[in-house]
Amino acid sequence: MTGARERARTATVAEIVRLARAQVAEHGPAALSLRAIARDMGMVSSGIYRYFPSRDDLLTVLIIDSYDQLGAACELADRSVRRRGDWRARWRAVTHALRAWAVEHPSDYALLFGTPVPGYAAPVDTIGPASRYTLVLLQLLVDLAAAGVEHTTTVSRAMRRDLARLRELVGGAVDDATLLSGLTAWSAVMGAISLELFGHLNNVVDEPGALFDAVVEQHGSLLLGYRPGSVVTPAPPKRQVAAVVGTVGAG
Amino acid sequence: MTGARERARTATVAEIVRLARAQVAEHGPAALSLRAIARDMGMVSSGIYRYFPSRDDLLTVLIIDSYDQLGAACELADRSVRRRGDWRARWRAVTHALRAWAVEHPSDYALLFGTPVPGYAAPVDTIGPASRYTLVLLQLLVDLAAAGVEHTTTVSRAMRRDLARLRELVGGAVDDATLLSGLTAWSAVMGAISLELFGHLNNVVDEPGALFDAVVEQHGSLLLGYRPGSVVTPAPPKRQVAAVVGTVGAG
DNA sequence: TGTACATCAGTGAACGCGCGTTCACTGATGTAC
DNA sequence: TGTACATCAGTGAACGCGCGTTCACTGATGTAC
Repeated sequence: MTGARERARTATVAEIVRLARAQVAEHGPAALSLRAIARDMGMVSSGIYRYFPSRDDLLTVLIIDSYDQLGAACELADRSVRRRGDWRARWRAVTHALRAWAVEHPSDYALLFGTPVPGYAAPVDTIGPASRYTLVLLQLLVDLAAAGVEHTTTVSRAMRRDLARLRELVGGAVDDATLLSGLTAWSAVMGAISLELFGHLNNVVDEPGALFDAVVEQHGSLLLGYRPGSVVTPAPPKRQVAAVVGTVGAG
Repeated sequence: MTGARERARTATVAEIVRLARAQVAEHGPAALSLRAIARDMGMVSSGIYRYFPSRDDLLTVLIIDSYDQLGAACELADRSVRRRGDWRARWRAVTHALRAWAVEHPSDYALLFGTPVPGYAAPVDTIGPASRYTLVLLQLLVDLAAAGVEHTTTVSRAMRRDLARLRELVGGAVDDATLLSGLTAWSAVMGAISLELFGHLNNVVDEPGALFDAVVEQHGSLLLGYRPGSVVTPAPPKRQVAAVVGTVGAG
């Protein structure tokens, strides 16, 4: 049973986190200041230490919190696709949820995926929440593999061990080529978001959403692979990105 | 003619930049401190102001300098491929130079491609150097298009205007699909590097170089497109990443 | 229901440290005649 | 070649500000009997 004191405490902690988040948004994670938060709360600076033992602990809470938000958004997006076998729809839903969260919370995205805060070492507690959104993507790969979608991506020897570890993580039934396609798709998606949010599309691409769509569609097509026996045509199906490969080394 | 005074000045400026770079490497760009640099140089803090009018100016110099280093590395890598028509070799050379520079100068990479420094607005002087490495990639696209390599990537209406501006930038002779393939390849490459350097492959991928190779090969194949009339086969050529697309929406 | 005690939120002062930037200055190095 | 003057690198003190963290404290809220 929660007494009044306990409820007050929870509310204060939430308020501290809220203000901390606002501060990170305005001045960046490196400038997160306990004193400033105390000031905003009309509290004396040492008062914060009743709730957080140090600045880094607050930072950790922010990081875990953000990863959880992101993870929840991705899980929800995947779950909300009714036709579970519509891989393209699921891939689109998850990646767009990822970008939407990033665009809505740019500073939180920067906290998670930007330059690591100098002098701060993420504790183990962050690993679980950090992997949440990636598990959604991994599960998609597992489901793809289970449905018999094949990938012909060549897997280098150097990657085998890493891919084997990943396979073990998700429980087994997914081949190397599928996993590797997933990793490269992940890189592309994160790259597109980071370029956008960190300002590298300024004066280059006015419609970052459209570029993101292109990346998603392209890798969606790569992820869909082919079903054995199906005909592969070089002509793109309408309204789909078609990536076609064949002749090599036009030297 | 350069007098002794002028030479001394140049040397001092260089030393300041060197120490600033080391400091950014150790404590991150946000923590760049003129006082600390002065201390390192055995100079009183106000002395720095004989050389740089403010902290932000020093930051700007660091950024421009880094972009120039990166640009030079990419240009050199491209130029050093003798067979100019070997697109795959050029693509590999440039992207690997990009990653190599990033891995060798992780903090400089973070300065350019990580979280923007809060409160710092990059002045126009940075635009030129910033575009240097991208021009290498754009030129590759132009050369590809000139050689008749075609891309079938579907281009959404929303991207047309951006792509037209890009085309104008490089002088005209490159189609939308080729440009878009280039942009998505760029996203993927930057994504792979950022994920690696910002710690998101820790405990996931032990061989980030191998993952990077996979990304490069995959997008290399996409960029190579096909020559009209050539046969597109679903079977991967040996030692190449093959990305095959066709059937869609396996619902 | 009332009292005695324990818990805990928040205070206020302090420690020791950092920062960017300004300003009047000294003294050495260069330049013009 | 020598002197007078201008330039400029570097000094030292100061302004006004920030930070994380510790510590002994007050006073209100809860708990046990």
